[in-house]
Amino acid sequence: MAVQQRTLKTRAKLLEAAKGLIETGGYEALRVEDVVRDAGVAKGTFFAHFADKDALMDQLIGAEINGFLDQISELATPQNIDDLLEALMPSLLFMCQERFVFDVILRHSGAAANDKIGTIAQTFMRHGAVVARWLAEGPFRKDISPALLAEGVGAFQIQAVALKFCAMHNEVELRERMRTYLNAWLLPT
Amino acid sequence: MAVQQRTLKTRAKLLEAAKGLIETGGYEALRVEDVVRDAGVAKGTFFAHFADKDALMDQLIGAEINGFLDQISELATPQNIDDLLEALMPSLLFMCQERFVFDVILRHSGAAANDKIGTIAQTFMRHGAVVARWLAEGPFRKDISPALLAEGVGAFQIQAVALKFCAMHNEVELRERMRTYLNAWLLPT
Amino acid sequence: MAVQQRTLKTRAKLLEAAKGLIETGGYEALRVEDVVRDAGVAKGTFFAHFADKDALMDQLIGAEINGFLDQISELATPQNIDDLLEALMPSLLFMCQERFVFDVILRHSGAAANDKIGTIAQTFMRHGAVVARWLAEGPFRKDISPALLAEGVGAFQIQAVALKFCAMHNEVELRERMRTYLNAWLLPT
Amino acid sequence: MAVQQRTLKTRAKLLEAAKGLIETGGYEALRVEDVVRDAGVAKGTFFAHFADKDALMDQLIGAEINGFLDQISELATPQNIDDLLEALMPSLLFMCQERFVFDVILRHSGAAANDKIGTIAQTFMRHGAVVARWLAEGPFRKDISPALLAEGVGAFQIQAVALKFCAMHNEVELRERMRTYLNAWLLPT
DNA sequence: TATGAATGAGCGTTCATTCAT
DNA sequence: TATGAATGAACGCTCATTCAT
Repeated sequence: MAVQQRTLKTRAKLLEAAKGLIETGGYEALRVEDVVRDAGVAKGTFFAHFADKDALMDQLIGAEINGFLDQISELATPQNIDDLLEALMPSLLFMCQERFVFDVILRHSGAAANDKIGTIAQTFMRHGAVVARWLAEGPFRKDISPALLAEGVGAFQIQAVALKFCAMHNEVELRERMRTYLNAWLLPT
Repeated sequence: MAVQQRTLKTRAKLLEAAKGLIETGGYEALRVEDVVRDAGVAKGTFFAHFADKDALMDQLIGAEINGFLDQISELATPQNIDDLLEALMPSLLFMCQERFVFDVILRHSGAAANDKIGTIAQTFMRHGAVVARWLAEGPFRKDISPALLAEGVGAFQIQAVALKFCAMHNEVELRERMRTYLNAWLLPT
Repeated sequence: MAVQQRTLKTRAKLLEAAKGLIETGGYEALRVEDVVRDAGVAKGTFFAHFADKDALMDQLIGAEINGFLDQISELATPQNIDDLLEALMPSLLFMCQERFVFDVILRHSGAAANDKIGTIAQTFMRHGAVVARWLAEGPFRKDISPALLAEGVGAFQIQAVALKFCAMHNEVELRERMRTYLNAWLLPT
Repeated sequence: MAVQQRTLKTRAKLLEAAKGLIETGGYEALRVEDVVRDAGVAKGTFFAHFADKDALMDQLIGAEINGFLDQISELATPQNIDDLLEALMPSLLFMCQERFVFDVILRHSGAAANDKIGTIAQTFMRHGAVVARWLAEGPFRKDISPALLAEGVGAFQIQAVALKFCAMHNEVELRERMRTYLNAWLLPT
């Protein structure tokens, strides 16, 4: 087996082990020790493949988000708030599943340096591009740039999820809150 | 000295010691061990006053934010975006000073349960109330409720600070980004 | 109410609270904090009534053992090993209920100084006296003194209970082991 | 150096450090912190080698007892009570040196489960085997099994040491008490 | 690449006991 | 006697990360 092959195989084993553990115990409880044990490799090997545990998290969560982006990229441009909302919901729900996941996403939403933009940071850019295109093409406000509009949508998504984790505001549904935001942001009187 | 007095005094000593250490080394480097040493109390005493280190952080950062709120509460209602921006800047800059501080604030921005809403969570509510009043009284859009408007301002504040910590967007000033957001949100064409 | 009365009442409240907690959670989990809370007194008060927590344990466990001694004191002198065994079983079973109880008993079986012989230590003396009388009166070996015989019975009791807590010897019943010991010790060929 | 070798060496360093500290301050005053400092290893390393402090104690005290067993294993079978007594005295004196040591021994004399029989528990078995062989070969009572005889010797040893720590019985020498027990147990008229 | 023992700073915790009021 | 805040010395533990082999 070629060296490159072995490397990829080990990396795959680590990712598979991690996914399996997350299915059972969620992201927060993931331990490097368990990952390497399930993958059948030594601890040091893990750090030969990932800079640190956070890099693994970035990969795993980023891959998940990219899956959602793949799906919505194939959609036709939403022609109203409801359609837009439906397109955004899957990733919102993913971010809501665990407070820890939300924290990781927030932490990685910006890159520490340009030369190491992580998977999650890339999904934010990709998400922004997709939404901006929609907003430019669809029947939404045109007084500000699609890029800025998309940035605002991102801000409201974060806000909606954050309030979901907040006991003080739980009474309102995530979807309804997001719909309210989109209406006010994209269709001001 | 009354019993209650003694308790309050000890608590004050702990908070003072913590503040002193933060002035020197910032929030992230704060160590419980150093706090109790400087306060001249036992470690057990610390945990009799604060559930954990995070609870102390909540108190300290919350107090700081409340200070800003005290100041802006006395201001006259802003009559334009610039005045509003000026009022919001101090707390924005505070949140920007240390990535760690921003993370703590995000973590505490929602309360886990109604019976233990922390200091930071309370400042969010107070901040929302102040801004909502301003937006209701000032010359801003009236097609949506002041409460919702204020919620949006909060969302954009988080967004602005988050992007400040992001290498991809550093080039734009925090203030300018916030101004853009406020204009688009509060004064849509 | 006379001062003496109040003192006794507080002491009784503490003992009652402790007994209640032990019924629920056993001896090992007993905490002074819980005792004073249930008794409705302050922590310091506890230490005005008991030198330390161990003194409370000594009282509680000693009282229990004295109860057994009261019962067997009324019995007729056992005329064989079986009857003797039956008389000894209740206290043996009590010592077996919790490893912690056994440890406390061992620790208190001797007194640190003559002027503070605790309740448990006294029960050992009382137990020795009762058993010695039986052995002197009953049909048991006479080549050594009843006091020494009784001391040996005590040693074998400890041994039997200790092995009860030992995974290596669990297979033999406590009662059978004790019967074997008594036969060999009191009725050598 | 092989991996296994390194592990053994670290373990040895920890044990050496502990022994050194015990020579100076005794068993009770042993602190994990001091052990790791003297051994020149990290605290985490300690807990990678020993489940807890008690496990270290078990090892240390067990090793000591095994030393005595090594010595008496080489002795010729005692032909009378006096010789037997001499053989038993060293370990008795070791158990007497510190109340704390005796407590640890009692606590570990039984194993919580078969799969984790500690060092001290093993020495009890080994001691029983050695003494049983002696009693089988020597001029002692034959009406009961050597195993049972040895068990009784063990019981009397515990009894003798326990009474040594007891103010009520201090006046009699440990050795004399043990001699009396052995005579009565092994040579009934 | 792979190994896996070792690192290490510090948090959280314990809880019987003391002492000033 | 009663109060209860404060004590305090360890222990246990965590667990991502490093480094010599």
